[in-house]
Amino acid sequence: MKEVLRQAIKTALQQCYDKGTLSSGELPGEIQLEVPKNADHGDFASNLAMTMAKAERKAPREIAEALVAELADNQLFDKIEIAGPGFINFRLAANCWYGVLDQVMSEGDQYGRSQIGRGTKIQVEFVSANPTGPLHIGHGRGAVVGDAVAAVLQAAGFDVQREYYVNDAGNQVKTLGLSILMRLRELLGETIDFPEDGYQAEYVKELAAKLQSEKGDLKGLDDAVAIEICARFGVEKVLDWISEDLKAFRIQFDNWYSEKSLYDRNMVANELAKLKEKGLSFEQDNALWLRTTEYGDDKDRVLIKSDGSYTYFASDVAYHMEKFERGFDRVIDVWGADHHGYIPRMKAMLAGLGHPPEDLEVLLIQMVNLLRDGQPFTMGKRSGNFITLREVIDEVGSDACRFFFLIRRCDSQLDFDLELAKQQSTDNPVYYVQYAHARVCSINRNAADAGIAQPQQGEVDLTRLELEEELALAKQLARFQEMVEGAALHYEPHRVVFYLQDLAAQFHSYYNRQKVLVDDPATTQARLYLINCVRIVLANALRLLGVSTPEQM
RNA sequence: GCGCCCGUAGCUCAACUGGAGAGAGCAUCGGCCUUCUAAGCCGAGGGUUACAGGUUCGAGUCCUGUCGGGCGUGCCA
Repeated sequence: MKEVLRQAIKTALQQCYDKGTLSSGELPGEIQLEVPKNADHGDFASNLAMTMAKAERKAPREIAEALVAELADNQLFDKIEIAGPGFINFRLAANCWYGVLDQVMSEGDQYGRSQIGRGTKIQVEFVSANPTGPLHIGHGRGAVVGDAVAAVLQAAGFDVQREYYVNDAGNQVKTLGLSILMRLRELLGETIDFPEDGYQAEYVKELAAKLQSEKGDLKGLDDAVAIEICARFGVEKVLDWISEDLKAFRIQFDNWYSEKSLYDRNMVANELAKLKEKGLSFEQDNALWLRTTEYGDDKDRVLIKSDGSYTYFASDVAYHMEKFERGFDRVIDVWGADHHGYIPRMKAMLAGLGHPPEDLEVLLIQMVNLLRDGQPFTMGKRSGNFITLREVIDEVGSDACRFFFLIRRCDSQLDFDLELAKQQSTDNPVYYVQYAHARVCSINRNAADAGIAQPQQGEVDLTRLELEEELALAKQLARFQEMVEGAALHYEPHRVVFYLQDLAAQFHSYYNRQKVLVDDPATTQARLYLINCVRIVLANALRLLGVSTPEQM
């Protein structure tokens, strides 16, 4: 719709130049159009005349008048006004909006998709929680945001892969193994000295018991061997839990990428060798460093420690280098905000390899403060005092939980009060939106019971939709695609949530004011057509968020 | 100390690329169910956008500084 309007304005501009009513002869690079907050200002507004004022050496209103003179006869418009300092306000003819309804109806669940992504290969890596314990609430937020970002990108025509990076190498896995082994020995009646930095939570005992029944007592083995067995066993079981939790959250990954496999395939050494070849790393104090200061980092970073072992950063570097070698044009990492200090070194690494900084986008998910009855919960795997994501999903429900995580932009902190979430579950905003969907379905059922056929495209007299609020609904539907594009390009899935709330509010208001199934059959058909377009868009938007679309509530 | 994020109504948050009286929900108060689902609708009150400067036709949005909150600043992962 905007594009059609832009084209009309461009044509009018050219006519102005041809006639000499405007003189600068420059077509502006982009014609800015916005949907005004105030409906009195029309369907679209442009500041064009104001931005052209300098080049034209004329007052904005004068420019606007010249332009409007050329546009006045266009069938597209119902009304064009010049307002304020020089805004041009366009009100489109009702016909334009009826066309939107036909588009929604014929595209159905595809409505809102676009191709602005042009098939760009993009990977979204998210969750990637260490496989040393169950997911907690903070992972849940990252999981939902990552999944929704991937969904809007797909809808906008990007070629998206969802990946989970499994940190199954390194000290934390060894610690898990040791913790399990200690609990196993405890089960066998030995007195143990549980390591201070071990994982103290109950699930470790659970893992130890499970291991005992599946693998035996592990007696007579070297500690190192026993720890390795425990570690592998623990990682495997914990990953099972994690994937079950994610399944309960309706999140599916295209790929689970093992850190250990990087080492097994010698990838870390290989990628580091490439860095050395390019002169990006150097040796000092018996360690190998990456020269990240060259590209904006505060200090250089160690890749190989003086004892010969790799840092976590080393495998991360190798992992990200390999991502681009796999052919992704762009890579998105969803991280907890406490890792923000890593961004400069990662970007520096990529810059050294010749990637522009926007090839890697890091979405920082701010902390979730878990509360119960207003009292903060201290979280920590080692303290053993935490609530798992699974418990929250079971308590609050997947739909409400997902919606709650997406309701605000990810760079601000989120208070999640369990009691509040439960208490408010009946007037949680997610139900408000789902209710709108269910209401349309309910009207459809009533129509069917009354023997009223569903309207068919092309056979409906849409001019029966003459109320301002009916046109307003169609206008809201028309904005859907652009909203999805914005959410994708800015990685802001919360825009979908706000859009849904607006659309649902408009629908509920309409529902309370007007009856759909009225005596006049033509009006009934037109209104059924309209509300089913609303239903389609509600469903498409909810699907992007991974929230269900109930037909009955 | 330095770096990153944040500061908008009593509370929790929106505000597309800098655009026109800064908008929702919750809470408070007042209305609407013999009529398609009241998990809904209609209305009222509530603001110096933390503060001080700057940039310009125009700033919640951009720049500088101050204050406040959070996080980070390992040859940990």
